[in-house]
Amino acid sequence: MSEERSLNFLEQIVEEDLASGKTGGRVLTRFPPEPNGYLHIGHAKSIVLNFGLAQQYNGKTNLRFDDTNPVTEDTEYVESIKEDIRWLGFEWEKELYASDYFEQLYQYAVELIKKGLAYVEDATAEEIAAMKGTPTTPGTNSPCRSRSVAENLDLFERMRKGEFKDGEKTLRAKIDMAAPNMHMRDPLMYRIKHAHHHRTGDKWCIYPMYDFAHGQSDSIENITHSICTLEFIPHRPLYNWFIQELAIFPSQQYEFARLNLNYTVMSKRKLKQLVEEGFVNGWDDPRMPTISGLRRRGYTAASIRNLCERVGVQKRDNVIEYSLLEFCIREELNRTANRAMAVLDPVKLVITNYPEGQVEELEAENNPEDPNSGSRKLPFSNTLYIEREDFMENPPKKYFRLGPGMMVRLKNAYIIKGESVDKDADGNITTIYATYLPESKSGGDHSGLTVKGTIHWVSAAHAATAEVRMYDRLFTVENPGMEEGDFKSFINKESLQVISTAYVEPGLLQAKPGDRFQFMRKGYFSVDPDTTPEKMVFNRTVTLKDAWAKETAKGK
RNA sequence: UGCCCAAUAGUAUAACGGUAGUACGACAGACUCUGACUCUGUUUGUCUUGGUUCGAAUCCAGGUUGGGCAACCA
Repeated sequence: MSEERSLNFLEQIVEEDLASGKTGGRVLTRFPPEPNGYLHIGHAKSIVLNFGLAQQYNGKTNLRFDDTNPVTEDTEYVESIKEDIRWLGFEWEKELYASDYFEQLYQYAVELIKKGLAYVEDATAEEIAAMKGTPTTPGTNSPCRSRSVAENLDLFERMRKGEFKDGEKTLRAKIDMAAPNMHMRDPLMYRIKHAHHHRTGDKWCIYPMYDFAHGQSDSIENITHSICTLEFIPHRPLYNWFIQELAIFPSQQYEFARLNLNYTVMSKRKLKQLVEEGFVNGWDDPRMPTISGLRRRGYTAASIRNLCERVGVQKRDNVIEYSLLEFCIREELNRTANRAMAVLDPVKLVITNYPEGQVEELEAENNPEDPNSGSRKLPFSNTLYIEREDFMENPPKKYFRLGPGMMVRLKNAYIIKGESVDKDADGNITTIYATYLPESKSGGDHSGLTVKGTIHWVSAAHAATAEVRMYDRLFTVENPGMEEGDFKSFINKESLQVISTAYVEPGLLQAKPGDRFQFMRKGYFSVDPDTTPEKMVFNRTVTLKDAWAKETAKGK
């Protein structure tokens, strides 16, 4: 291991803190999702960062659900989030909930009221907004700002007891209505919501706002480094203000730029729309940028971690190219996925000089990149399926496949020569006839011939059938979230193409959901959980790079 | 119009006052029983104007550009 890698800015901060003894030699981070949706690849970056940073410096990471808004949150999400984190390969120190601290937070609020730093507000949301001013004009003080401590204490207690309706009262911090930072203009600490909470049930009808819950939760847990995304930078002074006025453990907030990926959307709101309006088949649809979607698509946890490490950490906004994600999974699967032959768009090929009824078992390497992967036997006969695009009657220059009089190698088998074709009434080829060279058998070729092309095939009588789902990017534009108009109008209508009957080599029948293969010359595929004993279903994770496709595209 | 954050090849990231490097992508070639993989090569960059300094991507000041902030969301 040559450790010349330079430190990112968070690693530098941690190392400085460790060196100065600021955190007592301790590193404790936290990953704080709100359980109101499924995790996506943007969260993966945060997870890799928080857990990775702690691991690197002998620290720990808490999983804390930021469940301060009962109306949006649900246990379903809690479970999926835990599953996704574990799948990514991380284990948390403690599983905690902001709702665990509701009583403590309430006491903190009482403390601030007693210090004259918080007051109960009577105004409506609209009135509060109006008093808030604008970024360029100062706000105005609320009449409630001068309420006595005793009255505030009484009112706040009655808020808790449920004497008021939703929206009737709020608790605000008394800071500065003229502050240049809008977050410091007497921000809300508590609001009334007579709603059922997924963990505390109906015990509470007042709930703390993010700003009043997050920093204190960090502090209660003695979090040393509270790492969040850039949009929380303006919240930091408030984060620090509460901690300082409460005189509690000084957790420190640091911010990094979230991960963005092109050709997709990352906001929970938009992802939710895609699911709820039926543009995709659920949160784990293989086209979704969710962890569960990528998993189902066939991405490995290692490839996602790898992406997160490759993109680095900085404070500038960024958009990662999808091709980098694809590179990460191809790189891994090239090393680890066994090869298989699958014909996705089949056309029949008959070898006229191969004995009818004869079957040979041919040896095939499982993975040329992995010497330990072994080999398997493939049945070969005179009637095969090959890929329709691998035969052309009038091939262009540099077409290294089959055509009349053209020779090509059948992978792991023989060299064949195209002879003639049958066509249907519409002129479509129904059968290709070819002859083979018996002396060109793979492994013992003494034909003396070399051919430019090698194609894959399956024996018609032995092939298994499978459904293959071909996925492409979900959107047609690089940044659907930023385009004018509804982002859903940029959905790629061809992002899913189902091949109901593909022919695959018979051994694939043993594959189990989650197994991954390289279908030679076609891409990497994984077995979908929809697979049943009657019907196999494969998802295309990613294509192979295809220089020929590029070549033909240039000609057009 | 206030406050805050940022600015290095197409993208992402490094260089921490001393040779602008790496990866992905693109392009060209070699190899190939996968037009894959691998290998080789090419291409493209410090937002701008000043200042400090022997020396600035780096420090300072102004400008420009992009992003964020005015939810009883997180």
